Amino acid sequence: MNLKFSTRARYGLRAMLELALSYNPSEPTPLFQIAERQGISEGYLEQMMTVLRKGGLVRSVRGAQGGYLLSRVPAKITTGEIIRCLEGPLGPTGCVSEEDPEICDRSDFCVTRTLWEKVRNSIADVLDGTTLEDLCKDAEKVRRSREANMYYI
Amino acid sequence: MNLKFSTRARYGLRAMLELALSYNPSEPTPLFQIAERQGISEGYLEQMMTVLRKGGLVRSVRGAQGGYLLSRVPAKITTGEIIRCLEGPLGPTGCVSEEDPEICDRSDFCVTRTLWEKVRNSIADVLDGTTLEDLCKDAEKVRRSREANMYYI
DNA sequence: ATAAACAATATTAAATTAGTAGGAATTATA
DNA sequence: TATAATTCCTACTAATTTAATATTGTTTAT
Repeated sequence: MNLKFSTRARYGLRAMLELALSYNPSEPTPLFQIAERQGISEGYLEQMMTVLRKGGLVRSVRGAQGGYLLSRVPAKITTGEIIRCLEGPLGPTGCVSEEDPEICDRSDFCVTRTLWEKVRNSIADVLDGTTLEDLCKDAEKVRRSREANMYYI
Repeated sequence: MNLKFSTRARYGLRAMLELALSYNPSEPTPLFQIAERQGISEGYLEQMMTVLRKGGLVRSVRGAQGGYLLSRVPAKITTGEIIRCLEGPLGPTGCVSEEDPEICDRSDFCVTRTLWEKVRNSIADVLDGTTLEDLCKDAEKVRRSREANMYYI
């Protein structure tokens, strides 16, 4: 635990972004396609999709021509929801977890605790302030700038 | 790796705070005292003190009446330095590490990477913007408010 | 029917974490 | 000089977590 996001969080967010980029509420994206495009093992990614489905962030369609779909439009899904779904409540220490924080006997006078709280809030601000739509727009910008640069390379 | 600080970081910061609270450049604090006051195993805390010493944040005095000392005044030591010393460079993912970030083949167009960068910067802002002196002042405030409340309890 | 796809559960090798143990070296002080 | 207090160093370890893989079952479009 080195203040790092797990691969669950990273892969899961990339999968969600993939679904957002090709968002179409009537056309599910099959797992193998997400896995292939993002270079993630299908079997492993499936575990994350299961968590995201149980968390209500994606819907699944079983059977042939099935796959996964965002359960809401990209503008209504924040990266904070996604990370929390995959990693649990934010909290760089147990004592400042967003959900039932661990009580320790110095909770009420511990000043390092207030520092961790500030860290937690600053992380939450970034993650809750970014939606999948924001990331899609970023991706579009990057795409355009790469296209423009092609003429010079 | 669940975006949590390690005990190294938490214990180490508490030890540094302990040294800051009793800061006196001519009187080292022995390990057993820090460990006792903070409720941390002496043997384990020693590992952290070694790291902090090698990182230049504390000096040690060997032999009887020896112990540890902050190597600078509390106002000149940020929590960011302490955490980096104990946990390595900040970077919630390898690809946005402050020191030689891992290169991945989608580095130049990956938009999740820019999100991780924002997270990293927001954490760094909090940690680099807080010194041990700040924490000492907080501790003093807490102490005073608890003292005041004593009359009512 | 059949193939495409998700669902569920179990297993695992490797790494990391959070320590413990034991002794060697150093130094203030009696 | 002897002793006690203290840091320094190295090695070990049990438990947990991570990042997967494997297998078998279920659903459904065609």
